[in-house]
Amino acid sequence: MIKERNTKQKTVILSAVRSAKIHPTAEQVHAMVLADMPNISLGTVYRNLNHMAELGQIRRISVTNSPDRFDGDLSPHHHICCSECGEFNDRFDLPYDKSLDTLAEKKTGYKITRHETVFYGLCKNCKKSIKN
Amino acid sequence: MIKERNTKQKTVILSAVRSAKIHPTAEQVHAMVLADMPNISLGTVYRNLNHMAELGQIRRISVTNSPDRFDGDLSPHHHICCSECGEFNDRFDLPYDKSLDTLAEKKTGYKITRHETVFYGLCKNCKKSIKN
DNA sequence: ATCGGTGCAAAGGTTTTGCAGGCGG
DNA sequence: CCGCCTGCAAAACCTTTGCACCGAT
Repeated sequence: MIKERNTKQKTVILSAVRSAKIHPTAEQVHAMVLADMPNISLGTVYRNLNHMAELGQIRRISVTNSPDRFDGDLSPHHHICCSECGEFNDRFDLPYDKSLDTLAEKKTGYKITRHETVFYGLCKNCKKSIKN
Repeated sequence: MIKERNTKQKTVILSAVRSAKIHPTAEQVHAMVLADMPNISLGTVYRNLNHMAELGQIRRISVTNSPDRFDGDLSPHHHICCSECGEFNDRFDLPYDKSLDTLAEKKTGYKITRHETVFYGLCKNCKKSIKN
């Protein structure tokens, strides 16, 4: 059994992800915590973000054509991504259908823990400016 | 307006993705088409896969801790991924709820084209072998 | 004192890109 | 022939990792 240590780095990284209104990339988290700890390294940020994601304290999200993003909001919710400018957020409210997990479990034999839905489309701005 | 050319490379790449039972990575697609075209380069495979994904002829899927995968099946369907071994497939049948797109459109002001759902969990094998 | 965590920098894996030549229309 | 496409290789990009030191317990 590994005993885990509390370090200032872990504290500031976790609170940065939790307080972020955007879904920050590792690099963005690094920029945020540099204010509190000018010497913290990007490698440490990655190591801790990965660790926290494994412990289930935060969530890691993969998006095409973008570095991975991290989300401190653990409640089940959906995400939306603009195919044009890459804007990525969860500022909308749609039901999370937990029964889908049970259903998928029966169909596949997997032990399902969760599902993630990402909507793709054009955000308001890009919708306007494209018009082709 | 750019005029597009038909090349043997495009033909074999597209048919490789469409016929693949797995969701191949670019490298796997490359391996498949090498049988038909021993000199085709990985760069060309990437260029064409990207191009076809933009044209909507195939789909590109990002998964954490794995190279991107490509799917020649354009019908709306879900995917499932084993958090342990990375096995990735769509061999199960769940309803695709198109009304969610309309709903999300109203809530966000986006012009939504589609949504993608990925289930995460443990596949049959990993479920057995982990048992902790 | 122990041993997990950190900073640094190098390496790793994936994907993109510049260039010169090739080939489809 | 024009100019898009290709092969090749280098570069870019994101992320992980080895190592020696640091610091929490």
